[in-house]
Order: sequence, then C-alpha cells, then structure tokens
Amino acid sequence: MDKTVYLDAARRHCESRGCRLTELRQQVLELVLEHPGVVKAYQILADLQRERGVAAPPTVYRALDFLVEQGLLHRVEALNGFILCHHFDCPHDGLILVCERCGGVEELDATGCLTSLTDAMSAVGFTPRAQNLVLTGTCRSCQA
Amino acid sequence: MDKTVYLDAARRHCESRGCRLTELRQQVLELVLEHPGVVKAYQILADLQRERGVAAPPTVYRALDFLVEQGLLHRVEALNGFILCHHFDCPHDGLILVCERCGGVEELDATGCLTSLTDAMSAVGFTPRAQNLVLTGTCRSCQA
DNA sequence: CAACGGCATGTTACTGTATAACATCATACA
DNA sequence: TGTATGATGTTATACAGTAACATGCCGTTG
Repeated sequence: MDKTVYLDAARRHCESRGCRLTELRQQVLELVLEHPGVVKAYQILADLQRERGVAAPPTVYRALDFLVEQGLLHRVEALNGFILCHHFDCPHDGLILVCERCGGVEELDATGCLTSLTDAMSAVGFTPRAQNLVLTGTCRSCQA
Repeated sequence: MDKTVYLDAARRHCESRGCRLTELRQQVLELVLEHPGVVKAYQILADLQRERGVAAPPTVYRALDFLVEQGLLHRVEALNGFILCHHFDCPHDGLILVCERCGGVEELDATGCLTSLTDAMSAVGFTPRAQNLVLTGTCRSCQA
C-alpha cells in the first residue's frame, strides 16, 4: 500500500473512532513505517530526536500507546517492541510469528484457528480479551 | 503438594537433568513458592535481601533463569514476571491465563488445543519453539 | 597433595524500558 | 471570554535486565 494512502486510511480510521491522528502521532507512525518488522520505543525516540531536536520517553510512549489502542500497531510484549498492523480496519485475531534467528516478523490471521483454545478457556470460565498471540520459533528461510 | 515434598521432587528433577538445585536456587524457588500467582524478579530480589542482607540483580536473574530452564518456573513475558509450574515433570504445552482485574493466574494444559494453530504455522513454514502461551482476560470470579 | 578446570556466586556498573507527576498549550464549545 | 478537555512538554525516577570481571567451591587428575 502506498504510504500516503495508508496514512489517509489511518487518519480516517482514527476519526471514525472519535480520535485525532495528530501531527505527532502521525510522525511516530511514519517512523514505525520506516522500519521493517519489530521496532523498539527507544529506537523511535532516537528517530524523533533526530527529526525534532528534543523528545522525551513519555512523548513516544503516549503516541505508541495511542496507535496500539487504535489498532494501527501491535505490541509485541515478548520483545518489548511494536509492529505495524496491516489490516487495522477489519477486526481479527492476530498471530504474530517472530523468528529467533533473523528477527523477522510475520503476521497471520488466526481467526478460526483458535476455537479449540477458546473452548478450553471457556471451560474454566475465562473470557479472553481480544489480542494477538506472539510465538517465537524459526521461519522458513532460517530452517536450513 | 506439601512444600518439602515439592522441593525434593524439584531437586530430583534437576539432578536427573544433570544439574544441581543449589542452596541459592532452592532459596529463590522457595521465595517464588510463597507468592500466589505471578511474581517479579525485583520482588524476589527484595525478599532475598531481607533474608540474607545483600543481593544484586544478577544473583536473582541467574537463579530464575536456571529455574525456568529446568521447567520449574514459567516466564510470563507480558508481565515481566514468573510463575510456578506445578507439573514440571511431564512435558506439556502450557496455557497461562492472567486475569486483568484480580491479577490471578491459572495454568491450563493446552496440549491438544493447538493443532489448528500449529497447522496454520506450518502452512507458512514456521516452526514454533515449545513455549507457553499467555493470554489476558477476565477470570470466572471477576466476570460479575 | 597440588594444580587445574568448570561451574556457581559475588560485585560493580551500566543499558534499556516505562511511568508518575506536574506544567503548558491548543481547541472547542458554552 | 472563560472554562473544560485532551494533547504535549518536562523532569525525575522506578523498574527490568545484562556485561564484565572477581571470587569461591569442588571434583578430577597428574
């Protein structure tokens, strides 16, 4: 997807949810966009400092939290990182595969793969929050 | 399970794997044992300092890493914490349910619940490392 | 026994991750 | 115009994790 198109879609997505994709938030989103795969908060912080001179952690964390809340990013807890969500406009159960060797990240749509899991959970009365599962392992190209 | 019995079983478990459950490691394990649910490394550090005067982070992390490696503890990445594994002696796919409201933790055996997931992964050539899935949500008693 | 090797632990110092608390600014709307 | 609300700036600090090196313990082997 073209960058401008993507940003427009992201903006509309936020506005349809009653939020604003402010300049700062968009700037952070663009910075994330420039990194393939997982990106760390402090990496974004450094990028932001390069672009605007000063920036403190809360600035970055607030923007990232906002973007996660809007579904534009996923938080990858196991790695203390963030990745872009390419299909924020359709609700989905994500499955994020992180390769231990090359660090590459792949996002799968796991909708439909989780029924037996959710069954097991409801058997004990547990209601999961919609979320993304993160699994580490080895990707196809690193199998060799 | 009685505490002494548990510790003996843990010791034998380690020895059968060619490792020693040293005094320090056992002490840390006991400290984890005293906390219900998830416990943080720095909590253990504080406990340890209470018991022996001084202790530095590496001491605790090394012991915790060891215990995780032996399968006696699970690491809960999403929470930067650790929980006891109650059935370290049988290999299993764990499913750890963390309640967002009360902080309670429940561990399920997910062996057999993951086939459709692993199918989806192998379809893209991804080999997951054996691990525990951590899900957040709401537990039965907090549903109300 | 002494020397060595391997592992466990101690110690210092640091890097990285994240948030609290409060100040300021912008905007929208009464 | 005043005020409420949300966004951002700023300072300081808490929390999480590790690198690097020193020391101690213990079993093996010459």
